[in-house]
Amino acid sequence: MTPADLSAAIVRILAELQADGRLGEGALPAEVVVERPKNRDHGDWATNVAMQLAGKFGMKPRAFAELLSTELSKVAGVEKVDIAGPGFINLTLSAAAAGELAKAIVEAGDAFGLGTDLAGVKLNLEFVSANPTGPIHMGGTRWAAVGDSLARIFEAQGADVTREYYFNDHGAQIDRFARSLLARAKGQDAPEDGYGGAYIQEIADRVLAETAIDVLNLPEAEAQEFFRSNGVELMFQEIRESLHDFGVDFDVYFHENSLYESKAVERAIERLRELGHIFEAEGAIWLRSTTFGDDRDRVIIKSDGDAAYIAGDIAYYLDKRERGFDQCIYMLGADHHGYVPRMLALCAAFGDEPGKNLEILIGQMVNLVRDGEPVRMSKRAGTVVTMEDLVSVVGVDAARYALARSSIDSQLNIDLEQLQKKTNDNPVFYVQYAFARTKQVAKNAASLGVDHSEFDPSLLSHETESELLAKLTEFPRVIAQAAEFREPHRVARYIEEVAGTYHRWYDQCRVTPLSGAAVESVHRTRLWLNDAAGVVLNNGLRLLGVSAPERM
RNA sequence: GCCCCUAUAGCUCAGGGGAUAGAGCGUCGCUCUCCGGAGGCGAAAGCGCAGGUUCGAAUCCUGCUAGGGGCACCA
Repeated sequence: MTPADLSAAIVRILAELQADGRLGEGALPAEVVVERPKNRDHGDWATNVAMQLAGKFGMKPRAFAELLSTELSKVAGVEKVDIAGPGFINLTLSAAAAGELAKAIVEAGDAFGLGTDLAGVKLNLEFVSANPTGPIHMGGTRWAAVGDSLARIFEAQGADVTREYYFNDHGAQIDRFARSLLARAKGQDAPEDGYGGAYIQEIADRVLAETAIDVLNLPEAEAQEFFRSNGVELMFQEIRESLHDFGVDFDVYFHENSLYESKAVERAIERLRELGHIFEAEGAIWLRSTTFGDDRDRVIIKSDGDAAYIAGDIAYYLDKRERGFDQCIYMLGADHHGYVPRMLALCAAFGDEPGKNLEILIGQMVNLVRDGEPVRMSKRAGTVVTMEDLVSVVGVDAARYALARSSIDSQLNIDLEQLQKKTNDNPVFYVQYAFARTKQVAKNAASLGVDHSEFDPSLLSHETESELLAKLTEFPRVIAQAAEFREPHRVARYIEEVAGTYHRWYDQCRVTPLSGAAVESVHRTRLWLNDAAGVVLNNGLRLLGVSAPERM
């Protein structure tokens, strides 16, 4: 008996009441809210349905609640029904009805928590997409952690997810990158508008070391092109390795340049021209994006004949749609939020539905601080902290967890000193420790002859057992909501609660008998609950891309 | 000037209309005679300001204040 079961039971009862005339005519909801009350005195579960619906049926909330509670008390597994306050209906389940879940979770194992909300949806999730002009910074690192988790959560809801990285290897910033490499290779300072940092020297050296050609004596343009193509490739490899070490592997690394080489840009513009959204003015080619809510029209092909950045976006979006993606989700940093209207406009210009076929998630900046001051610690990148810097200090698990446990709408301040000095303080260890404890308990149980041969859920009657069962029940809903709202941090916060609830239960209820005492049904039954908690912690950590070590 | 995000405990952050606003860390107490004390229990401590909507607002709306990020024929 779960809150979802109770919700369904209430919906069914309402329909029956209406059918036999005890409830007036009116639309009934498809589901009702059944929540864990904050105050345990209010029972195991509570619903506000009476307050929500009474008005629609011309009744007072408490009268509505009376009508409903009479029928609810007849439902198997429901031990007690109370009406409280303005019309809350508080439900108490029998221990047996609540406890069944422990076994169900263990038997479901890795599959516990999975849903079907996104079954059959072909979804493209683009994230990180850092320019290949340097190592991945903290912004990209946050996206790597959040994006990969979100992909896992979508998959847990049945979506067919493609993780995609848009590799901006075309345009002016690449030229600046190439000029910077060339300058450093010649022992000169980086150009005014170029890139600094020790990594430029490293890449330049590697380009020279990996070729037999006397690059530095080539004509300037040829030398720059040589550094461009080889430097970008080296940077690309390095980014891919950093991401892989971070536990993030993309299905598709899409090269912007390929859109130009394949003439996809021209085709996309032609398509928009046919749709009547292109015009020419001042020697440039424009997208009339104001038709679709943008605050100004956008230049696609500049008057000098070069493509503006949005040209690639247009072709890229069309390409994604032609590859069969129903939903294209872009994750961008706050510094790109000005892009949202034009991206949604180009989606609409193709006749698609903005917000559905194309959706943009904006994430706020992340800062590393020490004593309240921004940290600039990277030896390689000079002024910024890279993904590798962070991982080298706190490790992958702590880094991913710290970045994924907060809403992307919040700017994040991560205190490096704290994570550096005492990594035990990181919440990820609290969760991992709880999981390790479930494993240790199971191991001890096995050695003392406590096995899974018995399961009597009515024995799970301790207050902490009720709490733990209720918490574990929520997992499927947490995943569904994390997917719906695109908020992986919900999973992190949830497993922290599970860990706390588990610890409290552990403190009160022994799985193994005291020395000399006999193994009883209650021990065997509790082993199921212990293992159920382990399943949920493990599944939750997996959704975040964080390891679940059996011992720490 | 316009746009986006944020403002909750000493710190980092949850809380998406419900009952007494939570967690981790930090501070101060208590708790190892039995499954890992990296745990548990308790205490002190908080919704930026002003209106509005609602039976009910941290949550929705408006204004203000403060912080961050944006407003190119750059990418």
